[in-house]
Amino acid sequence: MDTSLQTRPPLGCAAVMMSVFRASLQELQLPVTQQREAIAGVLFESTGHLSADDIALKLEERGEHVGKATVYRTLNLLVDVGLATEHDFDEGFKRYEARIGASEHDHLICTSCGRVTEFHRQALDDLQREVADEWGFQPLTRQVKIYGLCSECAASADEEDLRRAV
Amino acid sequence: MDTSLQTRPPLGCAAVMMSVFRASLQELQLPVTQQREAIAGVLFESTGHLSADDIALKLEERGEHVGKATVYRTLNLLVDVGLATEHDFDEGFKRYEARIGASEHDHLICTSCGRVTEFHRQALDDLQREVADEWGFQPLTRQVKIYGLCSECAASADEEDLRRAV
DNA sequence: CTCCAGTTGAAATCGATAATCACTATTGAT
DNA sequence: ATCAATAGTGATTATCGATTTCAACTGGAG
Repeated sequence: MDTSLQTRPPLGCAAVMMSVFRASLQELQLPVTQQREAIAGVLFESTGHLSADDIALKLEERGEHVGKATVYRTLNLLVDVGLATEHDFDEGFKRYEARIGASEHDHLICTSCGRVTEFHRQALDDLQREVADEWGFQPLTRQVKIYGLCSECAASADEEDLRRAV
Repeated sequence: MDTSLQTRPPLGCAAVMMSVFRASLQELQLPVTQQREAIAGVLFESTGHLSADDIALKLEERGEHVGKATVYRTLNLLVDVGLATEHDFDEGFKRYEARIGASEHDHLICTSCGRVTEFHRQALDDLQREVADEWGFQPLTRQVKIYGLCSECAASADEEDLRRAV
């Protein structure tokens, strides 16, 4: 029997979020179905930015088939209850990410290779607050995306310039 | 004859942008077609955020029919040469806006009524520079969107809360 | 256990945007 | 001004992510 309560975190983050999700559903008087749990599970156990397809695929891999429509419906639900964040990195489809607490982070997006880098700046949070106050605006979420060339792509672009300039 | 060069700006902003557009096309060895001029004209003479449909409609209104495909193609072209900015306010379609110089501005988006308010903060420009430098990232554009309730919608939401709390 | 409101999923649909392709317009040279 | 080469145009079709439909199914309260 494992009694090492000290050395192991009491509950995985995913498990905590899952119970919050179940509570949210109950509060809204919505059934806790196995599909909803499966989809939320995949999202909560992943760290990256997943598309609806990614999630459907991961479910398929672990042998739990869930219809696309349900994936989309549940993702919208998760966003609505505040447990997931929706991202649009200009790929033509949305990506989703578990939203842990209120920790907002923002993104650098490489327009050449598509790489997405996350960053966080307290100053941005403060600025958001400041701007919102000025307009009497009540902020819920934000999306800060800086498009450009990542260090690698910028480097190879420079190389090409050199080659061209010969 | 109008010789009041002092009291009237020499060229409207739209006209200036149009000549820049023509120059850009020539530089790229692309024909300056009347459709491209018409589309750019509509965009440059408008202040708001226009969808492809808005533009097609405005062209229709002024009697110049242009095919949808051409509208989309030309908008992409305008974005590519840096004379237009693309926006996605989560409506399921893109909006476009003339890009005057390098003046970036950002947006507050009401999730209730959809109203879009523009704002500008020097501090944001500085922050962008700072974050980009830290990651060796070469920024091209950015999009800062703060979602929430505008003052009006926040007010009516408060009212409802009051009514409910009776 | 039973019922029923709410959910599910396959398929149909939708809506924005991109690709096709026959025809037309622009451009630079003559 | 005319011409050929080149690229653009637009009606239509295709694409693709996302939503809706609807008959069958299921969670959970009683």
